[in-house]
Amino acid sequence: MAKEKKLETMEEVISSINHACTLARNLLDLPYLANQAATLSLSIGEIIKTLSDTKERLMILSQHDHTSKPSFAHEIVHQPQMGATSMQEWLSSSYTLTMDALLQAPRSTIPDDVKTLTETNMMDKDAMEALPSRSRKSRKVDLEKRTTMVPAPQFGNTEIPPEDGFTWRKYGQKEILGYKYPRCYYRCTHQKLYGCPAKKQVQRLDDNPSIYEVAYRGNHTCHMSSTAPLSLPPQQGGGGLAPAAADAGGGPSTSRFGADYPVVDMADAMFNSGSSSGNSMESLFPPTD
DNA sequence: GGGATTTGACCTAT
DNA sequence: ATAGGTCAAATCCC
Repeated sequence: MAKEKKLETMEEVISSINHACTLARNLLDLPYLANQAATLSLSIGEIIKTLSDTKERLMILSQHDHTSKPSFAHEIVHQPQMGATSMQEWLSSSYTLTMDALLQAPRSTIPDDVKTLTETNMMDKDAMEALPSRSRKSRKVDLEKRTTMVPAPQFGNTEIPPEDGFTWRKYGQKEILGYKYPRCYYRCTHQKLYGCPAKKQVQRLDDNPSIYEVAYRGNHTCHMSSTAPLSLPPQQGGGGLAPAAADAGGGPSTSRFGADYPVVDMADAMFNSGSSSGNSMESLFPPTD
């Protein structure tokens, strides 16, 4: 009896995962991701909720069956420093931070422990406009600076910040006074190709190495990652979008999708994949054709 | 061979 | 003078 009930519940779990996958796939059908912020937020919020509910069901299942082999939900519960709530919060925060980076917009929802560390610096526009042109371009006051706190990946290589949807090329690293860890400087990979002015600085916090302070400067004018198939028409106006998987922190890393922990890998792929060889969403949902 | 990373030197703001 | 940001040659890696 209990076994039949469990099978029934597992079917619901699988159904929920399928539902989340369908929702995620639907995101790819949006013609202009950058112009669909509200739709994206709703859809991904539902994806996260669905996966969270699924995870809770699995945890309940695992709690009711201590003698069975550990499920992946069981593994999640036993991730160091990663309880059920914090997992959900981490997924939410990762999504929020990533989408904010994608959409170049101020953040709205950040977990409290991270939010307290968060700040947004905007350069004084009058001062910017008054600046004379300099021979050496893109100095620190040229572009507005948007600072976000990004939690380090909980899976895979935790030495690099999670991907933010763009591809970056490191062009410098410097020891900064008062910081234990060096600051890394990145520019958009497509600066040469498209003249994309986007840059970012990544600073690991001394007191909390699991948090990265990521400062963005400039908007992306590139359209797509060269590593991703071109499927969108050229963006009208500035502030383009490159929704390809990115190597956010420097060195390449490999996707590691497996059958063992599908939800974890999905979350990992959506938020942390450092694969530089394509769209992480496509890794999750290969074209059906 | 080409692209990415490393790292010391250089430039500019304060 | 100093610190932060960028350049560019050297090196690494695929």
